[in-house]
Amino acid sequence: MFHWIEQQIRDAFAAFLRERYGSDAAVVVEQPKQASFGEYALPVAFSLARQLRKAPRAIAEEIAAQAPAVEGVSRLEVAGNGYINIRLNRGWYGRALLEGRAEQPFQQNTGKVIVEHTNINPNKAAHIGHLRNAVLGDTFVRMQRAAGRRVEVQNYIDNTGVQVADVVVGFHYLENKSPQDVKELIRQPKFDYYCWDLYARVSQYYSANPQALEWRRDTLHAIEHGEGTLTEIGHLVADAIVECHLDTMWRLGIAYDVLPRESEILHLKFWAKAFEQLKERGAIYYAGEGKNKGCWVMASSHFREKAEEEGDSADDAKVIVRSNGTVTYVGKDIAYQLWKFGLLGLDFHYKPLRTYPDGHRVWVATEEPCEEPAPDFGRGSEVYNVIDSRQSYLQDVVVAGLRALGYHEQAERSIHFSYEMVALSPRTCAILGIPLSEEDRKRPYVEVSGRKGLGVKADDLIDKLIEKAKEEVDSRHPERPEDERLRVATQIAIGALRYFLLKFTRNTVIAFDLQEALSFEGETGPYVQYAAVRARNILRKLEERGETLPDFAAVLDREAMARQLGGEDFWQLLLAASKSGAALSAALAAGEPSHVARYAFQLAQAFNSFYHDYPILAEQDVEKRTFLLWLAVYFQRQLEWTLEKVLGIPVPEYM
RNA sequence: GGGACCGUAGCUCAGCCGGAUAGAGCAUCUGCCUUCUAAGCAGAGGGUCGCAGGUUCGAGUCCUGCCGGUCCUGCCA
Repeated sequence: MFHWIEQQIRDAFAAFLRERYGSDAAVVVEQPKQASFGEYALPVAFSLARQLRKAPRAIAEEIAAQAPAVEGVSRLEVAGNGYINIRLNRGWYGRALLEGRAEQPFQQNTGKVIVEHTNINPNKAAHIGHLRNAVLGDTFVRMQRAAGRRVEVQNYIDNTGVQVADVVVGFHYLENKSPQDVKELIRQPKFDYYCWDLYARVSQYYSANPQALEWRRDTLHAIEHGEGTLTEIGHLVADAIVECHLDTMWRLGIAYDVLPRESEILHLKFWAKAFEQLKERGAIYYAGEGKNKGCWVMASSHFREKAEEEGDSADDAKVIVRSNGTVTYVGKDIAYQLWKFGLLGLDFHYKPLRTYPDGHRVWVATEEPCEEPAPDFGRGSEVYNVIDSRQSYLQDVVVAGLRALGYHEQAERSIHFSYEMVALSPRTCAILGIPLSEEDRKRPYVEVSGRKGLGVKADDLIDKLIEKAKEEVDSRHPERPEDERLRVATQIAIGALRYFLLKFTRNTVIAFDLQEALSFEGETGPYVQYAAVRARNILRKLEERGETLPDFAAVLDREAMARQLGGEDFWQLLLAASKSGAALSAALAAGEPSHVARYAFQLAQAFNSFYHDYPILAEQDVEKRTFLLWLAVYFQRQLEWTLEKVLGIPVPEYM
């Protein structure tokens, strides 16, 4: 609602200023620093002062006197040396919210948004860095959907890469295990943990015995060509680990629509098709000499802005096809990106992989068609790749590939949704028994290493959070049944984790601190959940007393609303609660899920303060009590919408 | 060498297109549970927004330079 009026003001003033002063500048609508100044502020007079050679204050007076009327606005005031402050009609506003008018000011966009996230190598358990990726991606998906957009979630599976090969090496060469042995292991719990350790052992073995790298080469070769024992183990491992990852992510409410796989990109000749296009349109060239002799490369001028002025240095070119004829990762990625936009002229076949408990289905890419008709995947109009910022160079090359092929529009709509890594605080390393050097101890954070098997596994962290939450729930509600307490504890753990990973902006390195993550006080998920639970408690208590909710619409007419909202307290509360749409819209524009998380926190703060100051059920005045109840209901709805629908944080039955 | 990002309270971080008195949480200290659950509320202390210039009515925010830190710059993925 707040957002909707802001748009009305912007449009109305833009039209007015164009007509009156011939000014085409976009109208800036701010929120005053001090609430007492009103709800919106326009600094337009300052920018006009120069053009008109008049004092800002005088211009502001002039505009305020002649400005167009906007529904819901009560008056304009000139303040400071030229601000125009705008006040809303409180009775009108409250009534509009009560009637649920214009709650969804979002534009429907017909195109499909593709968001690719998670993308974990299927060779070991997921760790905390992967969680940041998945939670960020999943929340961004929820944000888009909440704004009315159609979204397809992809999780790319690199099942033929080096990382899978290394685990296969471990099973075959180090442990002499047959495919049958591996199958047996897969049936055991925590197969992903087993592989985590095995992978670390293989990496260690390589550094002690470099000649063993030959095993890796052989394994990669075997997997790529698709026959034999090594290949069989590779498929068993990758498929089983993918299932583990899907389980882990589902614990946090994260689901996918389709899993495109590297093996199908190879076997269905996606790369061959892309290679033709790239050669044909001169996007890449064959290096006949120099350090990249014998390779197909992309000139640096395609992906580096300054390269053209400086003159292309052949050394900076990016190798796409190696001199031995094999394609690099980036090359495959270009083919995949083309497919996402429906530009490749090829498609995967699909089969259903699993149905989530909520009935949603995830499909996986296959080489052969299956009987069941699959939904129409790919052909997106906008593509977001949620990938670690360290890979920005490679992402730039992918986009450059599209551009070089002449797909400028799609290149513009290929967005690297980047984020910084999750590192560990030195204190947490100490707790986990990770040895640190003198230097590392002084740093604010230490990077984790999957190769060394160091880091925090996702499932371990979730388990730990549940355990901690369970202790709290047990001590508060010993009378409740065990399974119910466990469910509540799990919801709190999810809230704590998702919020923790979301409260930082994307380009902040998170120095993961166990103690901080396990905290349920202050700016945390449980704090926000608690506010929503408290709101619900009021309504439950009302029911317990045998009362029903009053007829809000009948009691709270515009005059009553105006009376109740006359004081600053209630007005500011209502205002804050009505800004969920504005918060979502700003977060989408900035591509920052953290903005929504912070809004949720502010909302919870406002509600907690309200909850403390005004005992609702004890209120004697009928109109006021009705109003307080309505405000509580409104808050509860806004909190739940923001938490559950947008942030993917469940609201427990009690806390 | 080239590119990207970062530097704001003791610590961890916000700060949207330049705007009015720079904000949270944690930690420290003071109060508040007979009330709709204290995972809470109210309050206090704590700042040269890395440094120096510039742009302008106005700069934490934009530009230039410097200092400090991180990452990327593979025929690894």
